[in-house]
Amino acid sequence: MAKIERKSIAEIRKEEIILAFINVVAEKGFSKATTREIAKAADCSLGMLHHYFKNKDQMIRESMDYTIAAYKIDFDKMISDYDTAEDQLKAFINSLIELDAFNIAWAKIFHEFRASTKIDPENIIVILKYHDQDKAFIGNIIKRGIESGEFKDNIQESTIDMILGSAYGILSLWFIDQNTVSLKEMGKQHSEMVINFLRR
Amino acid sequence: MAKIERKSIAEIRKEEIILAFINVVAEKGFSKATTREIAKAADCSLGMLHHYFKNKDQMIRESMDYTIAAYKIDFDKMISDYDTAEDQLKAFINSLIELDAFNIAWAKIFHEFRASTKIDPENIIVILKYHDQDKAFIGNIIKRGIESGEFKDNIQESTIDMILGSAYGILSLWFIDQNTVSLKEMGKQHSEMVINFLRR
Amino acid sequence: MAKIERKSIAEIRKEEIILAFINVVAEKGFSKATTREIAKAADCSLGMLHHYFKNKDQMIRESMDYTIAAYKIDFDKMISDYDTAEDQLKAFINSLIELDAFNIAWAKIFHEFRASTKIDPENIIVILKYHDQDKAFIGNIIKRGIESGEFKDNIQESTIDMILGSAYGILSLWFIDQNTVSLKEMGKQHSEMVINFLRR
Amino acid sequence: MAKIERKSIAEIRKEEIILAFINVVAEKGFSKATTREIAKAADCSLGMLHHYFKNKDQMIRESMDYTIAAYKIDFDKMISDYDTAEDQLKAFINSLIELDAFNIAWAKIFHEFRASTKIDPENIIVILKYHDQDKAFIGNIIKRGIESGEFKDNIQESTIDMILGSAYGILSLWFIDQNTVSLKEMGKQHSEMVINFLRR
DNA sequence: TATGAATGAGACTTCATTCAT
DNA sequence: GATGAATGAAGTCTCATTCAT
Repeated sequence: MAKIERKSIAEIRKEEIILAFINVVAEKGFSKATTREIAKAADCSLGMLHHYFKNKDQMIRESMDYTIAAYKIDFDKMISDYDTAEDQLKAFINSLIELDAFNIAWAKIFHEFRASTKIDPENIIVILKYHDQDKAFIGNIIKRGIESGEFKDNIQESTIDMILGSAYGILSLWFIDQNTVSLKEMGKQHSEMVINFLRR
Repeated sequence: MAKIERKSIAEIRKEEIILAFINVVAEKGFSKATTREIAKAADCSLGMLHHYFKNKDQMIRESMDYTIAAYKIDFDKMISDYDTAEDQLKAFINSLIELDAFNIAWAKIFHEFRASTKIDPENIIVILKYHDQDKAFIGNIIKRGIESGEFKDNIQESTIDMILGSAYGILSLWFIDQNTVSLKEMGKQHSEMVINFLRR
Repeated sequence: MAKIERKSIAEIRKEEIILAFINVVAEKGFSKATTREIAKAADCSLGMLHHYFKNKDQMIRESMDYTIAAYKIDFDKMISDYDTAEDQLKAFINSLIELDAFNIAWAKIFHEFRASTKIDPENIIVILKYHDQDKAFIGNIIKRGIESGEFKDNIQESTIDMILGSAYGILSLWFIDQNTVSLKEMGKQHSEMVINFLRR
Repeated sequence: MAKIERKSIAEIRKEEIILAFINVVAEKGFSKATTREIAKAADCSLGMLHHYFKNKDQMIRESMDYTIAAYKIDFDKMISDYDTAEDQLKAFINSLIELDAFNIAWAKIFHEFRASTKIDPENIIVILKYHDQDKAFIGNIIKRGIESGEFKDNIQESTIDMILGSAYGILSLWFIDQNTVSLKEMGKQHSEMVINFLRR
């Protein structure tokens, strides 16, 4: 979607609706993201929604796809600022955790979505695609770290899953309990712990 | 669960309904856990549910309380089998991860519940109570570990949050992607990583 | 019911339930007078209610009958204190209006009942019986007033209806708007107005 | 009712539903005025009702407001036909009482509504607004009567309440007992009684 | 293309009534 | 006689989806 330079009106409309959906989910949560609310946020009619999306599930899926695509770019850009695998990994984990306004929306939508109780097989595929992207990212950093000698060389595939899951988890914990828990502190320690674990 | 020796019929019925609710949530997810479905699972009428529970929210909360109470016992029992803080912590993390049939239902209901977007302030209190229980548990183990000299003595409060969050996270990851990801492997590495981080 | 000196247990139970019903209606209004609430107020089981009363409607009817019978006595007693028709009529209207704690319950139950939206033909019969009692009462006073020369002699049957209706009305007005409206003042003026109208 | 020249479809539909509600209440009483029944009377779906009204209570309130607004016009028109305060007051009381088919629905809905035990504070406000309108109306007539010398000059505020309450009351009596009681006769005598009371 | 009125399935909840114990 | 667990019909309300305009 983001690859095509010249967008048709239809694509623009779809994008508007998708952004509206993301905003509603981020602000009010998944359960409040009714078609009415989304249409209102997108400043369009209910009929428009169904004109561009077969049904709500399809809209959800495309919203996920859109978000994944949008973030792929950011990640790649981010990595270029750091030299060592250690710093790159830290930066990645921090990117999950040092949330600015936009990141919060992004993180929350994934949190809500992953947690969504309406997950049907089709939707799960999209989530897994997102996971795969993050895994590939971590995987690449680790690979480079092994090659450069920063990390130990017996790191398993499942370690990536573990790192990713644990990072998601501290984020989820914070979403539920923002009063007691410090995301920044947790993030800092998590990075340290992970690096500690990977280092030779 | 086994606290009260002689249970009244009302208590038995409530327990039946709670177990039915837990099973429905575990099997079909939160959004499918309609009152109708729960009544069906509990093999009773719709009216019955409201005979024992003021409304669905109260039923949810009591189900959470029930589960929390049930697991408190298991945790306490579990700890007594191990001597070192390290082993105790490993055992605790494993208890989150080496899921048997009952544990899966338990873990999933918490996962779904934590994730539920319909969470109202009352419900969050219940979740936080559960978090607090887990935090206190980890905190005690760490305290003993520091006292015995197993763990370094500059461990912060937020470390507990981080450990708990990361443990929840790998579980959540597995719930979404049970095919690709090995819970056992992740758990093993997570334990190792955490212990590594705490050790002097 | 009140005529029989020695009451059976069944009659006592019925009376208890009826009084409970009256109290619930008076305190919480007709719509809150559920069978559960009544059983609770009567300190008996739900089953008891239906053991003594075929259904709720029958219970309502018998409660009305009970109240009518109970009040017949009070009215007759009241009249004996006054000599002139004018004073008797004033006293009657005041009895509707100078409400003590018990009268409020009584008045409110009739107000609620007359106003009840569930009026079926059977229930209306009971209300009309109550109206007839009041009409007969007013009629007798007027008759004596005509005979004694206090009142003009061309008073029609419908005048009685009009007096009764207007008295009910100011009571109903007060039930709705107790803050702005003075029942005492209205009652005083109403009496005066009626007497004025009847006097030769 | 005829205030707005060009009505939107939404306004027309709302009006249709309101009229359907009024008719159902008038014909079958408040308790039978279920959303299903109203939808049936308005020849629309259940969902439609909630498309135009947030909930049933709002529908009730708007129906009251509608009726109040509709009648305000009639009252103002009516007054212009009479010169003396006496005739105006008689005309007003008659307007409550000489019921044609439409008036019956109107009067009954007020009777039912005033009587409704489900009255919440919001609803009471609407009723009191209606009462205030009638009180202001009577008050103005009386004021003119005093100024013109027709009425005595020591008439109190509470007299208005009393007149209004008594007028409502004879109407309520008739609603319950339409067979025995003559509304016309009662109304005639009530007017006479009231005028008698106010005259110098 | 665009709208939003309209639908209907299904959610939660209440309550009079029944019936096994 | 007495209980209250259990029922099921009916009520209000929500929401994704459709369709005439």
